[in-house]
Amino acid sequence: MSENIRVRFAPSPTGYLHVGGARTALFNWLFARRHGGKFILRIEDTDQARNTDEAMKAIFEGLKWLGLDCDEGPETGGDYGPYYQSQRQDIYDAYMSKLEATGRVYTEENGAVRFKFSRIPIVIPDLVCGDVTFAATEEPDMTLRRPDGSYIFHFVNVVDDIEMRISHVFRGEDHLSNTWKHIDLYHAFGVEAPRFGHIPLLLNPSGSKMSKRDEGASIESYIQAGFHPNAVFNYLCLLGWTPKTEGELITSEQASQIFDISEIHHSNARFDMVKCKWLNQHYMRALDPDELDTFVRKVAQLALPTTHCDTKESALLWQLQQLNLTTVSPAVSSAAFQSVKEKVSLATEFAPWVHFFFRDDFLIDEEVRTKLTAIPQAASLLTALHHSLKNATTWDETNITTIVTEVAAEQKVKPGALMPLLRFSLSGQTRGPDVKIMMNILGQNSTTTRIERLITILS
RNA sequence: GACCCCUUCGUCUAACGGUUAGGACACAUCCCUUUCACGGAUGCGAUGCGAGUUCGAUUCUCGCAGGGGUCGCCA
Repeated sequence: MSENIRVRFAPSPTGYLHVGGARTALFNWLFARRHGGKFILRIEDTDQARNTDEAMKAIFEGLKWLGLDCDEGPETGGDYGPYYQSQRQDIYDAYMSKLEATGRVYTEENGAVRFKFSRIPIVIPDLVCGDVTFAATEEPDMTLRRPDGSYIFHFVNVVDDIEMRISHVFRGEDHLSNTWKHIDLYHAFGVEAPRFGHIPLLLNPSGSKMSKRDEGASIESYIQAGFHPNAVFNYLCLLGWTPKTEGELITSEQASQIFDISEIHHSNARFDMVKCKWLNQHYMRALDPDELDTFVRKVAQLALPTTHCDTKESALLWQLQQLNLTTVSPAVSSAAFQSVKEKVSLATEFAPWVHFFFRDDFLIDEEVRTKLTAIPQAASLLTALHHSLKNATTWDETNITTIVTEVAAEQKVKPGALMPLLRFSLSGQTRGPDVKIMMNILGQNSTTTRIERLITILS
């Protein structure tokens, strides 16, 4: 039985990989993995005018990024290809002939071919919504083929699902109202329809269907914003499904063990970028220093978008690229990222937190100058620190702490009074990593040089 | 307009017909703390409305309202 389970994701390459589409793909993938079935990718590119190579690439890369591997598809091949609808014209022609033989179609004056609806009530047994009944239709007959010989979505979709032996069709609820047309077609072909399951829609924060303009609409935007795929995968699982796990965290392995289509919700869900980012922060923090370094470097290598350079995301990515990580040793960068990883939620947000680790000519914040002038003994304290640190024989976090504590005692101030001064010297900023960690990463030389620099500026 | 789906805190959601209606994100306050965070604690906050069934309704039924979707020679 489970041998025969075959589901498919059938996007059209007319835009980007939409987050709603990705979620549909995700649920199909989970169903296939859960039941040992096949997950098939089919490109619905019958509308020549609207297809783009860019969109095609976004689909392949987006699915791979999310870890939704296809068992059959344009890139993987398979026994039921070709997997581009644009290459299946002969199959459609053959099916059209079958339909002509049944007398269920007729040709209009301009050459378009229409399908005669049976005009009887049709029940959709839906795995998510239950039985949905549509009364005998009064709509005009449906067009199947354009005068130029190309075919319409409803026709090719049904033909391909038959030909590719698709057992279950899980798609957005926006298709529910059209499904009776598909069932009518299956019956006309004398074929049993697959099992359907209509998944609730993904809504934008204002409550309407996610569209291209909405934040987070395309999967590419997550990649460029520095999201970790596991976080996006996890978040998508949570919209429309509640895995019966301890918390809300779930891996693709776990999800594909326990996914149950009958647990899919019936109501639409609004997309919450804040929660998605929270999950991302969680997943980034779970990475060890090497994994984090690898991840951030990978993000830094992404191409800047050529079309939307003015977005907040691309500005952050640009900043990350200005770090010139290729000139930085992984030992330094991994320690730097590690030191602030609980302060950011996206990989692209690291730059302002770590840039001073990689270059000496950072700017001093205005806020820092203001605070420094409010500390009368700043210069003398820094001079004392400089003296002791310069003479340090071992340079590690423990010893650094000891030295700072000693200087504080000598100067009759709390160690806490010295920390901001050191932070200002080393980073030019009022916020940042733990001071002793900063000093340790920078090393003795750079640390003392930077303190000297601030003393000079003060005098 | 016709048809279809849906309706629990701001958002995502949990709750055999019996719970002080639970959790997560967000928000607020406090603790921790050299900063920012992280972490911990507390707080704020919901069953759309109206009938009915029932000893008892978030849960079942109907009506209404609201939201979403579909009615293409787009997919």
